Amino acid sequence: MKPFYLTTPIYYANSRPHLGHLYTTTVADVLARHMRQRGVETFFLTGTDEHGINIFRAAEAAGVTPQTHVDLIAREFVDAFNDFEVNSYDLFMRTTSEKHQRGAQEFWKRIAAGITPKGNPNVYKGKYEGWFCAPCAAFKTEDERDTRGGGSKPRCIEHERELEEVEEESYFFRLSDYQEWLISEIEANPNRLQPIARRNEVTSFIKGGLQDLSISRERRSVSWGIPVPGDSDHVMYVWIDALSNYLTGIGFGSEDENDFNRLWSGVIHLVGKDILRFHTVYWWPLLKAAGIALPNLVFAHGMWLDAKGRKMSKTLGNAVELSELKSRFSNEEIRYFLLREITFGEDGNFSFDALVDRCNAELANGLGNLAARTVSMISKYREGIVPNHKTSEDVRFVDEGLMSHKEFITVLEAEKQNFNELITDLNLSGALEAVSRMVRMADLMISEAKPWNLAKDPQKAELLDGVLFRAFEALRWICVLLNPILPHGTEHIWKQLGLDGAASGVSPDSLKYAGGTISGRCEVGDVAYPRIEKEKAMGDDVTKTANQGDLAEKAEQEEQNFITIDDFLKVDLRVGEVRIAERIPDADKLLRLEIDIGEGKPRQVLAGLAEYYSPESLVGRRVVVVANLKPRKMRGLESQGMICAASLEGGTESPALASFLESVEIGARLK
RNA sequence: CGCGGGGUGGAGCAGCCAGGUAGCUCGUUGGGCUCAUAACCCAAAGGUCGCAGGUUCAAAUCCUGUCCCCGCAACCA
Repeated sequence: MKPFYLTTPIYYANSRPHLGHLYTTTVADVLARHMRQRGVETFFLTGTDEHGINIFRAAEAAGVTPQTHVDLIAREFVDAFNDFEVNSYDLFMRTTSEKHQRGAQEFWKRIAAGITPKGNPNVYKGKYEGWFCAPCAAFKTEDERDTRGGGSKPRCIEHERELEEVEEESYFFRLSDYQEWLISEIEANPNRLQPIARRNEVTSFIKGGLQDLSISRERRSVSWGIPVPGDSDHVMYVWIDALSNYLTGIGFGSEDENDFNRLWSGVIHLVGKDILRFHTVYWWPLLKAAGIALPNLVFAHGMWLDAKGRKMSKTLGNAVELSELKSRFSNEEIRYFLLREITFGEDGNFSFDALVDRCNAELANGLGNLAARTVSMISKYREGIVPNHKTSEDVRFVDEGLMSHKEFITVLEAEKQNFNELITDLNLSGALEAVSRMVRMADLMISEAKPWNLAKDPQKAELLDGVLFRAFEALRWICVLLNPILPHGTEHIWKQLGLDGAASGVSPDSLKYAGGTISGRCEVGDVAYPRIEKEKAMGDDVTKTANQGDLAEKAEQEEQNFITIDDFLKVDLRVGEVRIAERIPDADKLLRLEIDIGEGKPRQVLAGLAEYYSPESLVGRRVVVVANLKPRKMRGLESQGMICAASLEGGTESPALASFLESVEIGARLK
């Protein structure tokens, strides 16, 4: 049997752990536990990506060495994963580790030694063009460049000065030679890339054409990285450095590659949809170039949005803080919700409200309550001794209008089968649904059989035994299946049922009716999953979760709402008259206006009013213009000001231009 | 025609790739039960599966067109 080698992305050691990290790692943790339970050799890898200019600068800003900085962040990730018990990983990989650096260099060497499908060398030296900031002494990545200010050159967001376009030497990977190969690879083996919607996205991206990939930086501009083999003037850029962790983590490039060879045959990469592209378009060709087999599967999961379906962000204030989550809910509640609430692969909305509802319905009212009533009845009616299942009561079940023995087992078997198949396909919510059906079936079976009545009739003793045993057995199966998701609760119930060993020790594949060993007694104890009191869990801010973000936004705004008169006077508001107004070709919203504000020469102002005002209706109007606004280029034209208009945030009404009832002079200042 | 995702009972979602009784959780109404965590069970109300065409014996599902919403990218100053 193939081993199961599961990876999460290595998390960039530049931000603190958040819900997204927790989510991916939770999913991986559950899958790893599940496969181990099934007796499959399993290796679960997670870790941190610790090189690069961003980290170097963050360390600088914090006044520590890069190594100290990444040690700290890596610690935070490890701690967070321990806190939430998503820590069944076999290795926490760090790209600054000696093992990784050596392996990454080996990976580089193998790539550099090979040729592309078109017969060219994989790697060549060329020129990398980037935007360089002299004060930073560094190239700026895309999100560090401010392109809004107009002008042909982007600006450094830190220094607010224009960046220089600078060339430096760089090694390139001849990715362009891999385009056809990659397409045919995906078409030949579509299941390697999931879900389907994401696959289409990636395919269309590839068909748009692939550029060669810059895979190094000069050491003098970025020193915090792994040296390029044989050229100490260069360090590896993120692609080879970070992605190769999946190889080096299991021994690639070490003296003994046996582990690597065995485990790699069963590799599955779990990634967020935002980085799927890197894990196919870059990663697969790199593997091919180094002569390494492609992964069995790259699966892209979706993102958690807030209760209203908006992206979580710090600025919106709607991000879920891990500390807050931790303080309100148990780890198992969180695990269950993360896996159950959304179809794996899709985006989903996160709210405490939904979390409470989901856990109450399925953990407390469902599983927990089933366990409580079953254990209670066996204690009460049979002194805690689990009845013998080997009764010949089958006929009587049917007589009582209950499903036959065989039918009952068939249903259990079918749902177990469903569960195993669905979880293997990474359909986690589907798998949990199957278990929910088992719980419901057991509840229904009990309700129909009415054991509390049977208990009153000595003639029905055998029937009662049968009913109790069915409930017991259904629970035993459920505990085994759910163990990877609920490692504590299922063992807790296991003990209450008086079962031997541990639920984690029973493979879902080997479940047989009446296959458990019982040594103890059924004993009523603490409830496995108490109901969550909504008010309690949410504290004072039940409403906060309902409008998560909005309140935070409001509070923040109110706090910072005051400006001084000096602040206000910085804004130069002038009365102007529109001289010329015209549409801009190909622009839906933008109008080009020329406005006279008494400076002799009218200002060119671009305004997004085309949807609301016809150009003609604006000519001759007196409007209020912000005269000292930093000019900005839009559609190639410079906007030298802004027109004031009133509109409701998110409203559909057209904005109303500020104007005057009295007549005013052009150029008059507002204050 | 910038790229992508999505529109399914009051809310949130599954089903769509491999057409065939529209499913789940929550909520609402009524009933039952008492072993159990105000639990569980039953019943009911509530859906033109965004809209319009097409293919088919049969379409939520496949095809075409169209409208709307959400990301990204922008022309939001």
